[in-house]
Parts: sequence; C-alpha cells; structure tokens
Amino acid sequence: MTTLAQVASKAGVTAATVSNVLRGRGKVGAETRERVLAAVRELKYRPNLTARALAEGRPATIALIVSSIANPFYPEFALAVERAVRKLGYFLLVCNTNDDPAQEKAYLDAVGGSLAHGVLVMNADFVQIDELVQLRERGVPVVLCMWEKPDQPPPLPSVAVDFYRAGIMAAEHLIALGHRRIGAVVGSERSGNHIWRYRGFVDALAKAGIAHGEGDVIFGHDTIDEGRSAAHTLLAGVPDLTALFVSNDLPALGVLQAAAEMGLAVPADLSVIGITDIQLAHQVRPALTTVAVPTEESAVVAVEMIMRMIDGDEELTPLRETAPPKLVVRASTGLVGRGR
Amino acid sequence: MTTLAQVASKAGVTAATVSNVLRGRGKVGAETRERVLAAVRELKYRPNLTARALAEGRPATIALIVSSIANPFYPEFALAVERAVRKLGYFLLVCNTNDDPAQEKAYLDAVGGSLAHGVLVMNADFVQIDELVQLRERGVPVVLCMWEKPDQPPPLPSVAVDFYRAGIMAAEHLIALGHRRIGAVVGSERSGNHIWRYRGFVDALAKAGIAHGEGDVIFGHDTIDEGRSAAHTLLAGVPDLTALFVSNDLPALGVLQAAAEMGLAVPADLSVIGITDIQLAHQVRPALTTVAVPTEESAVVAVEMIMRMIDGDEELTPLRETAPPKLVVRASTGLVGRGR
DNA sequence: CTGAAAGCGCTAACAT
DNA sequence: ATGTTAGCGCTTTCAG
Repeated sequence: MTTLAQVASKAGVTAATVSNVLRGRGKVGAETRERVLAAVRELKYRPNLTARALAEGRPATIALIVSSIANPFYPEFALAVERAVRKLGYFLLVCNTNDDPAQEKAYLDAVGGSLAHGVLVMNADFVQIDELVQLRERGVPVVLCMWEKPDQPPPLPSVAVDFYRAGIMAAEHLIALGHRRIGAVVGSERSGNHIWRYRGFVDALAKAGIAHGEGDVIFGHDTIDEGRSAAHTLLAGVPDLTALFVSNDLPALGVLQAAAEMGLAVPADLSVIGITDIQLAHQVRPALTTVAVPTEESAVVAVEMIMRMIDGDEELTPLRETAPPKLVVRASTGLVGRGR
Repeated sequence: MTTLAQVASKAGVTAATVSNVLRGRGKVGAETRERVLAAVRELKYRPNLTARALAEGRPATIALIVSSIANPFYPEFALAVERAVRKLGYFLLVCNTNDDPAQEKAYLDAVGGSLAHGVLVMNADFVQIDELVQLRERGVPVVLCMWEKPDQPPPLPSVAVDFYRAGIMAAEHLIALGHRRIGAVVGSERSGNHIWRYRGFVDALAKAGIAHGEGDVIFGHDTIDEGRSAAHTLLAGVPDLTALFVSNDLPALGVLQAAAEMGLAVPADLSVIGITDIQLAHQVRPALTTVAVPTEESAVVAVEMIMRMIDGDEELTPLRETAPPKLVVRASTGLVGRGR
C-alpha cells in the first residue's frame, strides 16, 4: 500500500505538499505539482480514507438505518439517498437492522463510534427512538426520514411526508369514480405507522358522507402476503365492496392477487389503490393506481438536513415538509359497477 | 465524544489498560477491570472504529459492489452477505454502481483506499474486471460472487453457481410435463451473463430430441418489462409454444403478465419457469415455478473466502462451487395441453 | 499486572 | 512556495 510519505519522498517533497496538491489547498509551484502528480500516478497512490477520517475528525460515510431491506421500497429510497450523499463526496453505509433490536444497537454503537458521520433513519417506528436520541446527545447528527405522524412532533430533526393527505387523495379518487362501498387494508397495526394514511381515507369518506365501519377495515403487516390474505377475508365478509383502499403498495399488490384468485376483475369488479408508487406498481398487471410520495425529494432533503447538522448549523428547521403526494392513475381503478 | 484516554484517567489507569480490558487481551486485575468497566459505562464510551481501523491497519467494513440495487435479487443477496459479515464483526458497505463505470471507479478507489477491508463483487459481468484485478494487485482482497461461466476460469477468486445445470433442470421439468414446443426468454445479451443458463436449456432439449430454433428465443435485459415484451413478441410469432423457459425470475414475472394480457391461462395454456427463486416468485399469482439457486450459501462462501484472503491464506481455492440448484415447482407450470 | 511510548496515514496550523 | 510539527484515538510492543 502506497502512503503519502512514499509519494512525497519519490517526488522529493514532503507529505504536506503532496497533501496540498492532491486536495487543491495551499500554494504549490506548478513544476512541483507536476512532479507530485507523476509520483502519484507511478505509485498508484490512493489516499487512505481511514487515516483521513481520523485526522479530519469525520468519517467519509453516512449511515442509513433501515428495518428491512426486503421491502422493495427501502432499496429504492436507499438509492436516492446514495445519489445525494455521493454527490457530496460521502459514501453510504446501508445498515439493515432486520427489525432486530440487537442488530440495531450494534449498528448504532458502531456508527456512533464514528464509523459514520451522520445517521439517517428510515421507518422510525421500528426503531428504538431512545437510542437515537442518546446518539444525538453524544453529538452524532441524526435525522428521521419519512416522518408520518403529523400529530406528534418528532423527537429528532425529521423530514415529513404528508401521508394523511395521500390517504385523502386515494379516497377522493375512489369516490370520484362513484364508489360508495370502500374497504380498507392497512399495512400496519391499528396504532402503527400507517394510521394517518387510514385517517386521511376515513376523513375523506366522512366528508363525502360515505359510511365506513369497523367491519370494512383490516389491519395487518406491510407485505404482499398479508395484503392478499387481508383482501380475502375482507371480501369474503363484505362482498358488496367495490373498491379497496390499501395503505401501501406492497400489500396492494397482494390485494390485486387476491382479486384474481377470487375471480374478480380489476377494475371492473373491484378497484384497488395503493400509496407510495414503488417501481413494482407499474410493472405489475393490472398496473396499480397509487398515490405517489416524493421519495427522491425526501432523500435529498434528509441528506441536506444531515449535512446542515454536520456543519453545526444551529438554526436548523427541525421538521421539513416535502411536496404533497400525487395521484397516479393506472389500471387498477375504474368507474364503479362496470363489472356487475 | 468520549475517548479511551478519558476513560483511563477516570479509572485511574492508562489507555493501554482500558484497551486491554475492552478487548479481553493481556492480563488485567479483576479489581482494575471493574473500575475500568464502571468508567466505560458512566462515560458511555464507544470505541472509535476509525481510529481502531487505522491502528490495526484494517477497516471494520467489507464492501459489496452491486450493479443495481433495483433488481430485487441484489438486496436479497446483500442481506445474506450482511448476516455473514456481521457474524464476523464486520460491517457491510453496499456500493451501488448503478451500472455507471465512473461511479464504480469511485467506489473501487475508495474501498481500495481502505474504506473497506475486502471487496465482494456481484455480477462481475457489468464490472470492469481490470479495475478489480488492479485492486487485487494492490493487496485488496477481492472475490467474485455468483460466477456463472464454467468455460472461463475467473480472473479472481470466485464462488461459482451452476447455472448451466439450472438451465438443464428447468428444461427437464418442462419436458417431463410433456412440453415439446418450448420457447426461451433470456435476460441478457446473446453473449451475456445468462448464456450458460440458456445453453443448459438448449442442451437438455437436444438430448431429448426436441427441436428449438432461432425463432424460439429472444434475448434481452433482466427486467420485468423486458420479460413481458419479449413474451409478447415471441408468442405472437410462434403461437404454438406451450411453455416458456426464462433465464431469470424477474423477466419470468413479466412473462406471466404477458400471458395474462394475451388471455392465456397459466399453466393451462402456457407453462412458465424461471431461475433463481427470488422472494417475489412465490408472492406472485400464479406462483412462479423456478429453479432455486443457493443464494445464502453463495453469500456465506464468498464471505468465507474473503476472510481467508484477509488472513493471507495462500493456498486459497480460487474457485469454490456451491450446492447444485433445486427445482421448486409452484403454480406456473403444468402438464402440456390441458388448456387446449 | 500495568504504564510508557511509538506509530497507523493523514491533515492543519505554523514556520521558514 | 514548501517544510516542520503536532496531533486524530487507538493498538501494541516493551519495560517496569
């Protein structure tokens, strides 16, 4: 492994000078610079980022904590974060806790122990907030991504996405298509992360004077399989439903499959709408109508915030909003009653 | 940020001693150890991994280079790698090159510049092998994951998966079901990464005396959308096909969708088989029959190899084989002719 | 059993 | 314009 010192001696200068030419700092004679550059090339020198990090007091990485990389949304978000982070010269350390608190603690200790300069946390619901707050107190910049609880002020700097509004928009779309008997599949516990999406849906229904009772909703988990089974039991119990609101795209995909299995044509017999707009949503058939959420923007804003924190910006806005969600109409929703 | 020295002075000892008790090295008096541990707790000390890495001459991370995190297989593999790596006390740095050579070079320089202790490379097809070889020559351990070209000895230590065999198995399954007119959708260029999967398929057909010509195959890319469009053109051109072999699960999912769009029942009218067994394969309806490949094992073996290289094991086997693929019969394949 | 000291490779004042 | 000198926080001989 080639070191700065080796390059320096080869170029007949000192390490400081090499460092200067490499980083464009300070004044270096044109001729010296050439000699140094030549030595660098010849020795195939690559700066040791660990040493640099130690000397500068800041690692070259930002960590992204996700609860499960298996959910396709996370890779998509991670990708966006990575782009933003790379643009600023950092590397992304993707930390998959797998919903395991021990794993999560290991990661937080490690990144807090300065493997990473800052920590982005996805899906704060599954994460032990206390640990994060402690991390923050130890001076590590932390930001929560995709905060979706408008009623609770986040315990840490966060970027918010208006999922409540997304719920409303989904409902309004269904209502506009003439649906009056609309069921809901929620991809989280009753008190879980998706609750505000459901509230938005419910409020929009109420506003339109449409009935929606306890029997019209099922709470579960954020997976395709759960979406499918939820749809099965829901539709078996309440067969007159003409549309289903699903709080996330992944379970919505499951709902689509359930419909197919039950012989229901989508959207003729049943309309289905999701939230998020993951890639699979348009890759599936029928393509899923959904309310797209500003993934890219969230990532960019989150990275921006963490950089601000790193730079010690004191008047940091603790909660940044992103652009409102957008309805994306595809093939899984249609006018009510066409199939009957 | 608490440092070793601070803990030391608080415990009335020296940094060396603290280091010793924390790492279980050397001999430390029971009573001293207690005092140190108390100080550690009280000060909430976390070792600085950057400093440690520098002192030890080895970073705490292993890098995994993937060409595209968007393809759902990569996260799955990354997860397996991560588990294996964490078990050994390392952290995983997922590097998504996005098929961009510049991005890839940036990553390789960074990890080679000792951001990571070793580099695992997925899908070596999309990667500039020369760069990797150079990295290796500079002393960085590199291993290629999922090598699938039995005819070419890998330029670097690799773990091989027998995709040729997978192709054979897929074909044999279809043949056993009575199919004689079998088309193929290959998720890579004609000379690309999937070629041996296709060769296995072709060889098995030949062995069974089944005709398969140029018109029965389409080469493309490894995506759902490409799978779908390939199936459309293939089935339009050769309508008597009763089964489709697809070289990867992702395009196979697209084929399933194309079938639905064309009004073909699967498997009654058309049988479809993929390769890999990604999670989506069983989450989709009809569930995809596929030839499962040893993902987990590949990850474990790859990590094992890189550790060997890190330890400077000279008699490293340069090419390790994994267990043979396994046929997983689900709902997308069936006896020929049931639908006609 | 514990302490002192050197050094990992780099950066950042401060000198010259 | 270049060199000198300290560290960054930790590990690791080597003494005591």
